Amino acid sequence: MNSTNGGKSRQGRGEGRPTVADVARKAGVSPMTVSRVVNAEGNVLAKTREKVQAAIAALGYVPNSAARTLAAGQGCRVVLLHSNPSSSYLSEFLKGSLAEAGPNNVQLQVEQVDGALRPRALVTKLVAQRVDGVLLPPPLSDRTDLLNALGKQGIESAQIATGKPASFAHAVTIDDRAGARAMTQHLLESGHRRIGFVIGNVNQTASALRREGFLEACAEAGVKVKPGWVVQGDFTYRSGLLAAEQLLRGHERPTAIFASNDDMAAGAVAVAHRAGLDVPSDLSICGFDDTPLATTLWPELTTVRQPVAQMAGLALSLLAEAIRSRGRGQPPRVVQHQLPFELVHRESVAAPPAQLRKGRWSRR
Amino acid sequence: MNSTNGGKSRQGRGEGRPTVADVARKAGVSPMTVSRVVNAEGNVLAKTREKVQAAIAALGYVPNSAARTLAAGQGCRVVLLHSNPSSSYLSEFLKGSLAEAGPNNVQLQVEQVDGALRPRALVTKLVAQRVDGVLLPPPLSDRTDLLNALGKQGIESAQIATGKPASFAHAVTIDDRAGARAMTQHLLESGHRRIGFVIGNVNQTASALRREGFLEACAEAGVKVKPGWVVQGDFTYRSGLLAAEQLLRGHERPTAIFASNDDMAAGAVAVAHRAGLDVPSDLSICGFDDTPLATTLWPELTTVRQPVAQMAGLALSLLAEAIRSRGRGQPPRVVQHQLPFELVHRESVAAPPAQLRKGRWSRR
DNA sequence: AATATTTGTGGTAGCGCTACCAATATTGCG
DNA sequence: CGCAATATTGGTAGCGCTACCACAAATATT
Repeated sequence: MNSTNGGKSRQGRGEGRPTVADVARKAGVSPMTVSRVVNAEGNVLAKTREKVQAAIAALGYVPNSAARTLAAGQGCRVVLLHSNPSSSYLSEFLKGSLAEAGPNNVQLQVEQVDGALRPRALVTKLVAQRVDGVLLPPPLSDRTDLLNALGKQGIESAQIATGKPASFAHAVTIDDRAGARAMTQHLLESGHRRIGFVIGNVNQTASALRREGFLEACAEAGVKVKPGWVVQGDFTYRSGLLAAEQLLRGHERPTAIFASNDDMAAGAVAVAHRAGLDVPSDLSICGFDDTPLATTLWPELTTVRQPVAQMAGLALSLLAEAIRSRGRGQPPRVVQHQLPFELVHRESVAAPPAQLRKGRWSRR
Repeated sequence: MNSTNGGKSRQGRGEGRPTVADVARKAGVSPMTVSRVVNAEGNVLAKTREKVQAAIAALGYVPNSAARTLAAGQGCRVVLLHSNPSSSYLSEFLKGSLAEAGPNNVQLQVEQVDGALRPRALVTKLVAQRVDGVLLPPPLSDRTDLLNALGKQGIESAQIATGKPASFAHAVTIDDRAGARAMTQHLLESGHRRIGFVIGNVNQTASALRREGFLEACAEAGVKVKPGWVVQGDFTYRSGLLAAEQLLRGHERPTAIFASNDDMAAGAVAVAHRAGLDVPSDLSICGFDDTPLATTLWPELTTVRQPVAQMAGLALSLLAEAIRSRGRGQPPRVVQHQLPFELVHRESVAAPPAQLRKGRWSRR
């Protein structure tokens, strides 16, 4: 009668997976020691650790996360608030945060904010649900009213991909300005001198940064940007369509279009094709974000890769840590992190058309 | 000294959220009764229930899911296995399953299968991780080898959107054949008599069903389908591009193209525009699935809506229930569910061009 | 009327794990 | 060499909740 569960086994539950007690018995140590090994705490003799690890492997022990969360009293609830970002962005974001949710003992909840956002009402609801933290992907990451309301109610928040982090919120970003600059330099190096730029949504702070990066790179290279070559979009496919039409209508047509995101770049590609222009031999087009759309399209888009999943995961663990440290009564510590972007060279950018290039090159 | 936690409050955790005990005291009942009310079990007097609910509301009580899972011994682990379905599909799918994960006490884990799928190795890994169930969105839902391996190891699985459910697996589908038929009828009613069809990936069983639905509807209406009007695609944008080019190349051009999914329909739209054809006045195009792409595009796609999130949620709860009932030693019960699709009328379908229509109509 | 059955409720004992402290083994220091 | 400091381990007591059983009250059955 020395069975694990006191000979009862309660009500089945599979065939009773092994518990710390089983591992402890097999390894000849106490349950506490097993716990210490599992949690990689210090102060365990190497030999002991090995014994325990062997027992874990032999039994196929997997910690019960519910019990762990309960005992450690460190469970926390965070909600991912989103207002309809592009679906590809969302799926990456979800993957990234889910991957971190388990290990960090956070219970992740996804909530879509439809229509008009009413920060007060929303925050009241979150408080009632005893939410500890909120993950804010763009465009919500730029809603200072929401952020403020959250802060006032003592809910931790993390802004993702904002251009202007709030002082009291955690933030994970990339350097949008540098990204746009790098892409612009690539275009410049490919020989383009007439580059059209499609600005993103005015309400998203990252848009301004991307535009600045573009303008800076042009200025540094001594390349003039005609006023008509910078047009306003709003991050949607259709706005990219409209913007590209406007860009191609002028008599001094750009040889390249740099759209502030992939959706708009896709719109530009459609316009180019409709106008009988080949991409990239007649017109180079590039985007930003590297969403799956970039590789769906034909030709595949040269773009700036934003590590969305990684950003989401990082934001979640930042949040989890902050919530826990607050629980321990420690002073709040805001972490703002910037991750590296990556220029992804694909098929939509090439040198400008020959006759134009010749014109340029002959000047040398 | 009559504090909740025996005056200790352990280590902070916010400011100690209320527990069943608190609610019980406030309502003047036992903790058990509170539990019964929270879990909506029967056998509680209406008056008692109200008292308890009032106490819950007053205290802002929220059950601790970790404790609940632990005590009920009904936690289960399911992994969502995906091999790169379209990202919009995945995000919907994730949303749907996440929404059900909480209430069903399932710990959801997302895993991407890259490259070649090795069912044996994969299943071995899942067994080692003590995974109870697997959620299989397309195209994995059609991998019978995987399904069989899973079944042999006693892991429950749920196939989503497959055309041919395995006898031992749970399945959530829509009626692909009926969906395709309904869409085709809509095209027919709009006056089209020459309809091109783009088949989906040959490895996905739903593809065949959609094609059958299309052919049936045409046959019923006595409309002939020329061999050249049915072309093979593989559910990708590029294949839609190619298929549409082929369809429009022939001398007897279809007046409408029905693609087996939205991505391919998007490719067809691109080709139409490149060919100077207006959609829908020169050419009607429709898709299937109603992914976000359908509304990103211009014109917005008329398509067949598949309730992806709902399907995913249902599949997850089916899985959870099966896992639990198996834990209780009950005989396995396989549930296969079919959800309704919906025809979504948007902007990409109209009557065929006038001159053709006239030709048709004059024959009467 | 006496017994069986059904309801509604409360008490108790854990679920599997970890925080905390006590108990050792080991080392360093004067 | 004795005592303090340190490293390593074990024991105990819950975390918040629910399964299970026991009981009381209400209803049904013979």
